[in-house]
Amino acid sequence: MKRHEPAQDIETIVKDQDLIGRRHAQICDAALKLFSQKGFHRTTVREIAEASGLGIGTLYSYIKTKEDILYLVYRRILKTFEARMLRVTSEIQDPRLQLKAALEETLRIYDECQDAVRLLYQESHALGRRGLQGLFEVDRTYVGIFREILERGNRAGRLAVKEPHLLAVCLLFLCAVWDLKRWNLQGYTLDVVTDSLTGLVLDGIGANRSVAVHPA
Amino acid sequence: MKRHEPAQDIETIVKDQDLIGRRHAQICDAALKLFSQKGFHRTTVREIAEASGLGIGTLYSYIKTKEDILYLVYRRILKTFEARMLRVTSEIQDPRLQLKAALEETLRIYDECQDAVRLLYQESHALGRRGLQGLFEVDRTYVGIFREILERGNRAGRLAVKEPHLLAVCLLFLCAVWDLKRWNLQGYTLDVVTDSLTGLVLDGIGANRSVAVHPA
DNA sequence: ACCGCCTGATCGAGCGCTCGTTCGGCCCGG
DNA sequence: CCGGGCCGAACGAGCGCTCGATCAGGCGGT
Repeated sequence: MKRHEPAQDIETIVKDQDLIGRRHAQICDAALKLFSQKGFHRTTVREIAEASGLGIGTLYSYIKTKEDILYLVYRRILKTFEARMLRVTSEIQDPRLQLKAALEETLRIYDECQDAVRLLYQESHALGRRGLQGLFEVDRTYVGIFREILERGNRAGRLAVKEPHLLAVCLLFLCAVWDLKRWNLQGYTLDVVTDSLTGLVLDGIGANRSVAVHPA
Repeated sequence: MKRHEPAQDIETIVKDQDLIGRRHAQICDAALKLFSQKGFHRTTVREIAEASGLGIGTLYSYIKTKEDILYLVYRRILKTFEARMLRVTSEIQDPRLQLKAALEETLRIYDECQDAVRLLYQESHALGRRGLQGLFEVDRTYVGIFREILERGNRAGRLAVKEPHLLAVCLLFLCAVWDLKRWNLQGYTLDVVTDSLTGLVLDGIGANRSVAVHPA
């Protein structure tokens, strides 16, 4: 009945909360590496235990099932992403520029953490209902960052977005193209993709337009 | 050394080509249903055999490994999608409208075949290198449909797309948001999403613009 | 200071089972 | 009776997870 974390936590045998935190971090680091390389199903619990420097039994003192490990990894990834986004967007005022910066940072994150993003999309169905709901909560606050940018832009009259939440989801998703369709994008650099996407989002597929629209 | 199919085919024990075709169709239908419900890993070969009305041994006369089944399913899905896209876009002239129609039809397909699309994105890593390359080929021609629309629009001066291939990949990918982020889009209807996406693509996040841009 | 005790973290051999794949026999048309 | 298609019992590798043994250190009584 402890209430440090809002999200539902994982049942453990070990009781020392601080120790749990450190061990979970160990496990996450090892598991992320392995999952990225071989996927969730092909990675055995034995391998995770070995890679994180724990015995199998010990590992199972900090989780209940293999699925728990995936959940831990996911939560860690999303928290990290969220933190980076907040850091970047908080320094900008102009909504259009803020949106641009958010897109650029998201793409930069997704470029650095391709494996994590691919994992997020490919293995999420391995989570049970409980795990998915936990993820959903974290994802909502993440999407919220984008939605707020759009809404602020609306209020300031600098944007005209009818469905801010829907569009926030779409934009965030669109950035993942760089990770999930990489095989189809060989030859393109991150810069080119970033330019194309921000251009698309801000101005659409431009043509039949005599005057430039962007303020910068 | 048969040459009916450009893509690499699957080794079989049975020799009658016509029979192989029919059985493969049976297997695909059954497997797609099961994979959609439970995912690739949780579906057993036994279940597929039963659902397709074949014995296990018989099933293995038409494939070499379980992975082959996934490959068969994927090829079937993509071929179907491709056919529907060609049928719709071939009747329209104006590039902007053609692009709009292509987006709408893609979203409609993705709405009807959510399970298939999710499968396509979530389980593709279960394929080996060989299978992925086969898929890649099919996907290229699929993306090609979109790219050609964009390129034709460029030539006609109705669009100004710097990177047609890149953008084609992005647009196609964007449509998948409706399937892959459904949990985040509860409450939205297909129509609303379609409007928002076509709006985004054609005009960007509109604001600071006095006149309407669309011709229709 | 020493000892005995107890709690709680650690460990990995092994259990029980699932699942992909094989193989030897069966059926039936020609 | 021969061969091509069909069948499913049997195999065995590999997996997640358990559980009894082990160890380290804190604590209290003498």
